[in-house]
Amino acid sequence: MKEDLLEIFSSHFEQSLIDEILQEGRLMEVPAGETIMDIGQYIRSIPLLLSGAIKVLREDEEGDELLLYYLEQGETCSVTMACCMGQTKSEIRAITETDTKMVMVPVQKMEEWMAKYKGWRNYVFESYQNRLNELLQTVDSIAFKNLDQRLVDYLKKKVEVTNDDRIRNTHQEIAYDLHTSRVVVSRLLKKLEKMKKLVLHRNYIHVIDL
Amino acid sequence: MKEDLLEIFSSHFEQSLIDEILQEGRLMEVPAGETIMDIGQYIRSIPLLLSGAIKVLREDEEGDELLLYYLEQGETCSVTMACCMGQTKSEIRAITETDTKMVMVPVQKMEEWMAKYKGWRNYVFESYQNRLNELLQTVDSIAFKNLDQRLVDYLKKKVEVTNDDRIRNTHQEIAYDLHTSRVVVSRLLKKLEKMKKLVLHRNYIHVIDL
DNA sequence: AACCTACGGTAACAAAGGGCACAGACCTAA
DNA sequence: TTAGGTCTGTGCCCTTTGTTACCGTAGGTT
Repeated sequence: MKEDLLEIFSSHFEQSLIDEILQEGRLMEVPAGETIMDIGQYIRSIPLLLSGAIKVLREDEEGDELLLYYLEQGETCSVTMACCMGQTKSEIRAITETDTKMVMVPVQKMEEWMAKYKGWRNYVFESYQNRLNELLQTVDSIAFKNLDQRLVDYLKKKVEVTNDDRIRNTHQEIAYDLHTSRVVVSRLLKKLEKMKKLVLHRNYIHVIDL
Repeated sequence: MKEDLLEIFSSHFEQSLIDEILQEGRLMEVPAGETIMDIGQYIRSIPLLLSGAIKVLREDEEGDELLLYYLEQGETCSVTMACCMGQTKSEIRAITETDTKMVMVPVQKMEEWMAKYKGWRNYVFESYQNRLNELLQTVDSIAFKNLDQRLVDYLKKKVEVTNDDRIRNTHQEIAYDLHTSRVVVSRLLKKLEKMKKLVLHRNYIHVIDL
């Protein structure tokens, strides 16, 4: 944990801040596919991602889902922070996309550090900024693009995040993330296969060149 | 300006902070319909909204628009802040929806106050939080709702923001905000009129009960 | 009055995407 | 090996939304 923290954050955080994180933070290692945060849940600590990737998604009353964005190394979830600070319930669900290592920091500490450390303040701001921009991208994507493009973007991002050109998902799972139906995903994937951009297999997709 | 500031912010801001705002801020009064911030523009100061409403929208490369949310009294634009802090170009366009009074605060001051005033820090955080939540609402709306519902929501919000049950917009303007076509808006509005939820006129819509 | 333009109504058609149904392939466990 | 479940492919049809085209009308201008 110490090495990870140092490697990722030492350029942004004061040494004493890193010491505090080491002291106050709780290391968590979570395998892929676990829900680490759910809608309606109260949150008492926020995660700093040391390795792996977390997928953040939104769900409406009927249970329809939509992938919002991924969190990667060195990032944290601003929506979660917003919930913490506002003492409100989580608005989102977070699921580990890969095996993940993170430090959980209690909310009180994070408020304390806001006043105390410039590095922390900047980090928190940058996070908000990044999240806002990611959300804007998401809005663009669903507002301005058609499903073909969204699917391609999705697959690209997935390859990048998992660092694996074999996407180990069923069509149904992809459909959930994009908020569409399995049939539609199968159809579009077949089209992409015909265009030689990927090869379809049972339970995984081999991405060639998107 | 002083009275407005006191009335809106005195419960959240330290007195000395209000004094600084009075000293450093520049009062702006803008009539409805003006673009006060555009995509690609660099931003050197951020607005604190004293009265009126500002509509914030997104545009893609082809010029397609989409309304993101409104800013109202006491609010500020976090996306703008994000741009300021990150020294990047604006990602959004902001247009006054009604006649508007605001105080423009230079970016350097706002950074300075972050360290100095707890009230300011909290305010900035709450703003980010509110903006994130508004954006999530927007995502919900375009991802999970059909146009009928989105149009109704849009009209409701418009009535609320302008405080006027006569919506003075052409169908084309509404179409831009919702990122659809004029014909479609006319169709749906006619449907709502048949359901006695509103009455259509040339250049304005009289909302009865949505 | 004659004209022009902006706005709104409507029909007809097109395209995107979703839903249903069913078949075949694969996988596992009994 | 057989049975049952899961995953994918595909045809058909429906709904929603977008597009094109055309018309009537209100309002302003000359």
